[in-house]
Amino acid sequence: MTQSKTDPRVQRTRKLIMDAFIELSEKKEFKDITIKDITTEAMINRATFYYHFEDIYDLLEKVLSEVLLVNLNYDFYQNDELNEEAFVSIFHAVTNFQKSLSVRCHRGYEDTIARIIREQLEIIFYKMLLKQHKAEQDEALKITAVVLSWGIYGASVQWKRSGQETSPEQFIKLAIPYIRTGIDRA
Amino acid sequence: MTQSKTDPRVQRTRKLIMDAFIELSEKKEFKDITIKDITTEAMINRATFYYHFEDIYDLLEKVLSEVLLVNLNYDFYQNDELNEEAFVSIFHAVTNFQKSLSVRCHRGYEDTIARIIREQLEIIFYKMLLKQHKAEQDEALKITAVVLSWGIYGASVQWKRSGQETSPEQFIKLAIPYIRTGIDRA
DNA sequence: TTGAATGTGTTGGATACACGACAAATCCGC
DNA sequence: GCGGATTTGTCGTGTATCCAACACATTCAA
Repeated sequence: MTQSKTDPRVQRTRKLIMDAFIELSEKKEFKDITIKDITTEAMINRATFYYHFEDIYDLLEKVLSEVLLVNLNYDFYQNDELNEEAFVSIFHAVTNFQKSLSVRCHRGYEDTIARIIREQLEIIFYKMLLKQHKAEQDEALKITAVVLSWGIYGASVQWKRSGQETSPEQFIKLAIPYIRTGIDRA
Repeated sequence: MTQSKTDPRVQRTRKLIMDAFIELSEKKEFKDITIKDITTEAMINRATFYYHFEDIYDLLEKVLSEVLLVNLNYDFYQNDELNEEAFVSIFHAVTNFQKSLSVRCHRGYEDTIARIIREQLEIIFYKMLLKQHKAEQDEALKITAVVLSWGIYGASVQWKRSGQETSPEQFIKLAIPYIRTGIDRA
């Protein structure tokens, strides 16, 4: 909306850095990746890295957010309304994202990843809710977004624990009717 | 050798521009490619283009030179000596280069292409000769390089005219003994 | 022929990036 | 533990790139 388009140089450089990080993640564990590795791979100066990111954890966070958003098909949800179909589809995207992560070893950063997933989900849910309810009850919508984001994330953890024999869609659909009754007015 | 390494920014930008040009060459004819097309495809500002190239003809020239050098396997010849094997191999590289060009339509620029090929060949022949003859007769070596570069180019034109039924190697090898006797001392 | 649209080439000022240097932190063999 | 080597963050300065604006050339439909 009001976002003045960012300098193409920073778009390019951010992409170079993130791609380099993803590339390296497929060869080494996170803890073995140095900033020097990244800047060398990205063909940019080390000082430039610090111009865009605070440190390597900041980079991790932004890369994960972005990858998750791609999985979530951000543009789609931004214009759509929140219903059961969207809810199921988002759950599917989250499980996909987590599967892709386990390939690139990020051992020891499960908490960080969990937080990122929840934060992004919260933003998306909030935007979708806003679109339907016209900000008449802003605080209520925010709380709803929080509840849904934590709930979805919890479900994805449970799905991983379950051994993933059922599909994500079926898995979450099992619960939906009970969630409904669980919050229905008496 | 003495070349102070160039700023990585210019390496990146030159590559972006050249790649964009090659990409566009595969879709349009040269005459239909605008500088705006190139800068858009390369994701750089139009002013930046003029920082690196005089105009689109300058770009054409530099792209062709570079592609030809890759075909010539520059690093290899730079360290090797000039003998019959190298001579044949260079001829092969030139015919290869011309075949790849006819795919990307550069109609109307045959003269430019011819000049570029000759200039690059001249440089390479001269360097190889220098390596063997220690610059004892600089002027003689320069003239030799000119003769060989024009000769090779002429042969490649003749090869194209001939219908290319014989392989480039066989084609040039047919002539080599006669060239030798043609310049043998009486 | 005219005029609107698009492309060319150039300029000045703002900003992102490269580079070298630096102190501090961390790693690692001995 | 110690000491050298590597990595981390930061800074000042020079330079490559961006951007908006400009005059001019070319194209092309009315």
